[in-house]
Amino acid sequence: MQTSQKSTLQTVAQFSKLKIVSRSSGSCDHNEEMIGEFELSSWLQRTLVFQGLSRSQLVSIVQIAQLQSLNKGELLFKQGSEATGFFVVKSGRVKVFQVSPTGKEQILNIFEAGENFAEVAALDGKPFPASAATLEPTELIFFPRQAFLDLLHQHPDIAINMLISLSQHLRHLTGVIEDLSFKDVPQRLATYLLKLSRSGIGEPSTRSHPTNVVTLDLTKSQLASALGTIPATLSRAFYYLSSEGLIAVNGSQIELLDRDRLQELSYPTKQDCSPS
Amino acid sequence: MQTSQKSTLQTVAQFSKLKIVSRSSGSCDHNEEMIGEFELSSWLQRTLVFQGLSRSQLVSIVQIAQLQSLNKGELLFKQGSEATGFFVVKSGRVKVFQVSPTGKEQILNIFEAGENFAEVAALDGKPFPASAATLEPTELIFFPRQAFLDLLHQHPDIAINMLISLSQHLRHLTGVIEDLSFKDVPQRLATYLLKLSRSGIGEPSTRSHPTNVVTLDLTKSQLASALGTIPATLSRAFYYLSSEGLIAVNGSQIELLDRDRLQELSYPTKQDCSPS
DNA sequence: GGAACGCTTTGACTTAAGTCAAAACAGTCC
DNA sequence: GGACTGTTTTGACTTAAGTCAAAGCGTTCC
Repeated sequence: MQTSQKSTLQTVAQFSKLKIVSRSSGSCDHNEEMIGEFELSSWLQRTLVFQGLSRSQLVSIVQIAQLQSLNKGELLFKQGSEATGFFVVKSGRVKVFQVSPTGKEQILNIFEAGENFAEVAALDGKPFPASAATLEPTELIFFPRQAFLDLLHQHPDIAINMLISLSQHLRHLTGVIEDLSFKDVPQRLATYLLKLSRSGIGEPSTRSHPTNVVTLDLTKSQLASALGTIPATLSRAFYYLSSEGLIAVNGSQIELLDRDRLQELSYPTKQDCSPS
Repeated sequence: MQTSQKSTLQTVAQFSKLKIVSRSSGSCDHNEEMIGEFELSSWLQRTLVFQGLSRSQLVSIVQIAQLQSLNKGELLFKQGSEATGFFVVKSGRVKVFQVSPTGKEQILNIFEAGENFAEVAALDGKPFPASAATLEPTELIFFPRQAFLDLLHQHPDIAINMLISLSQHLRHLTGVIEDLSFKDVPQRLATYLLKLSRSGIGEPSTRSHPTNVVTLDLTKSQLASALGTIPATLSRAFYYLSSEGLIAVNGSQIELLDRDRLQELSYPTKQDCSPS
């Protein structure tokens, strides 16, 4: 988080010179280059954008892929800066966010392994509409813009996958706007907690009852950013939901005590049906 | 606006049975069918999604295109309803919006002639993430979902154009979120007015100085929806900007008296640069 | 003209949520 | 075990903006 912007930009620049760089220190890596290429194409096959592609297509993709390893809190790019290319998360997590002139942060989306981001800037070449930074140590697969565009033109299958991916992102932003425009902070928090619990985080527990304990995947400050508010207000929202008996908070472990009422809070049933 | 939802849905259903229906009453129309087809393909060539396509590609597009004529205030589709297909605006304007449980409306985007919308639902087949209604008498070119998908697979050029179009929409939503999350209502209004004036509405006037009188392209109620607020609050925002000497309001004619200060209000210069 | 309708403004009030600063808490590191 | 750092909570206060309802305007249409 405190990593200076300058050093991070250098990191990006530095990596974009390299071809394939496996810096992963965890797993077994003998003969880095070759194993890297082979494993990478198998792995790409399971991502959203590159799924369903032929081996030969994957090979040409791997040709232009660049691996980047980043520490926690590193800045990938800044809103307003020139488009560099397109990213796929290999491991770790990345937040895409905007910062207001007064320093308030709004997280637009958080991307996990297998997901991709920054297609918009890669596609139209205009400046990034948001900034991106890692939330934890992260490995990225980076595609420089022009090579990526060539790829798209050569392999229409990728373009189709890309359309689906863009659609998902658009849908997501649509939901963010709905939340910001229609819901107060406790409602947004309730929405978030329910989504989290549905996405199967939290205690594995027995299949019998879907676990009602979720573990926050963000610090509360980050969560505040994601919900379009600030830590102080989020804290009060937690207190409010607790006082109403909807949840029980213990650090980052949240127990959902009353799913029904949370659900109702999160999405009050529409009473009217007439359009504007 | 008051047109009942039921009658509108019937309209859509009714039209989706037809092939090409030119209901345009304005221009000269002898032998509707043939002239319709020919003119349509020339016209499509100038739209965002279908530009740069070959004559033969345009022909296959026209094959599945359906023309719809709608009155002012008709509902095209409702948030949550099943995806039907993809639309291009031939003439008129369409608003895409969400309605909160309490009846508050948030306009996500307004589409004019040559623009397209509802790609997301057409692509992924999930329910519409927002509703759409006409703002004025409007002609639409409609592509049923499956036919549209087939087209995409057959003509990768369209997929590429589509990517660009989706990118634009994503960028736009990004801006909406930025406004909602960071700006107060007067700031959003200032932003809107500046954008309007730059987009060259208002008095044609001499080229020497870019006209400083803009004509609102929406009623003030609609504008309130577009800015994520309500009429009463928007009215006060107009009053505030007037009282500060930034604008002069005369009905839907707004004179921008002090562009510099409007600009500054709209986008306060960032003072910090450090990432979160 | 004037009733009728919809849009816009205004006033008085309420409330959600931001600000700022201090305290509490938690985790890390000698 | 403290000292240190960063995060979270809390308290007191301010402010933007929503609510509700009443007037004010402006069109359209008999």
